[in-house]
Amino acid sequence: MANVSVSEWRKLPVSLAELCIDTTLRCGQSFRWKRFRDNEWSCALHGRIITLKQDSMHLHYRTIRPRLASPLHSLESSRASSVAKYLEEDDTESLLRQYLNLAPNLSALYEQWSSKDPNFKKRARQFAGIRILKQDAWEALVGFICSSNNNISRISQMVHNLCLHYGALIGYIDDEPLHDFPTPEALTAPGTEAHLRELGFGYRAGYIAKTALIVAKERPEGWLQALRNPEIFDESKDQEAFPESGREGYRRAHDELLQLQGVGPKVADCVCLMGLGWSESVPVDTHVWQIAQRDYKFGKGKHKSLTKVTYDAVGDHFRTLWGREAGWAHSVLFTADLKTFSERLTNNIEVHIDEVKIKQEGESILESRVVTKREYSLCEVKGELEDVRDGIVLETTRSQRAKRRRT
DNA sequence: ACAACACCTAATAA
DNA sequence: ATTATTAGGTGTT
Repeated sequence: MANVSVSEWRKLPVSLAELCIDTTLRCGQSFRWKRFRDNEWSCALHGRIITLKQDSMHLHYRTIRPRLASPLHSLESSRASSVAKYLEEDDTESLLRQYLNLAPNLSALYEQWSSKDPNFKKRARQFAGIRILKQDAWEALVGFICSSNNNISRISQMVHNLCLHYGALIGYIDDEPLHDFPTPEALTAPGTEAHLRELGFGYRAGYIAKTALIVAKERPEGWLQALRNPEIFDESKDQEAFPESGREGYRRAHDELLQLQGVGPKVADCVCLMGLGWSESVPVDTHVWQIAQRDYKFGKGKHKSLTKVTYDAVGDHFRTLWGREAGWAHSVLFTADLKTFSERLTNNIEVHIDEVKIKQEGESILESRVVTKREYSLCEVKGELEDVRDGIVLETTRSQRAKRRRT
């Protein structure tokens, strides 16, 4: 307690349609956010612990960071700390705007994708606020190398172990230590591969150790960062035509990443999308391949199996359909297919209280409500997901007595 | 170009 | 209880 600085809660005006952290932080694009009590999400980022929570209108955040040991005496020290505090607050807000990628208007994008694609529209309501994060490219690279033949839960555990053993300790939440993601250099020591195998990384241990060596020793300084999309988001370019195979910078980044160990087309696309800011990147994993077959008529004729040619064709199709932010739309459909969120597809009940009447009768009041329940679900019918939203509309009228004190 | 197979591990299904 | 399958693929024949 004595050697950390805990900030006040601050807030940003962000609706759930623009960002839903409960979905975005669990949908398999980042592996380090951890939920603590009261639906607070925490992660060590840029030398501090950031905690997020949100309500319908605001994203709330605060930071915990090591207090800098100051050689200054008390007067200057207090002045320095107030300056430091000012900088920290300013810095964290812009860091969050960056990391959470808040510039694009997500509601507007959902509208565009929905108008172009009825299948997207079916999923959109239940999976609002899914935003592509701008993560650190190196962290994304290692995280997605871990993702091959793997599930989100174990990937998260592996990344946690990696941070625990090779990353800097930043601080604690509820006595639980939170570490930053290790640098490439931290993973280049001899014996790293064997150690990672002991830690349960399996065959990915070799991929990570070799990739760390390539990035740290064989590539020039700043090589990975240089593959990032340098453009700032420009809404007016939304509808602008662009190559169906993606922008040149994206193609180049993808090709460069393929040279690394344990990086195939899918992992390269994950890094391009989540770590390098190439929004047109569409990672085609087994889920997306199944979606492409089920809902977009792939799996026949020329594209019978997921070869490299088919892989590119699926990405091109979605880029043509959804446009420049195709990777964002892809992430919504991908998330809708995750087992973790399957309960959202069935038994959803929307409750609207359309009318409330309160009559006074003696010492008690009589309250009557007209409650409309809309039960809607995406039910599996003949192997297809069908929207039966309008199937059931329940109306109930309730009368209840409520005791009331005289005041 | 394409298909088949091995590769680590842990949870779940059969 | 033991075995097969599955989970956000990649590298090698």
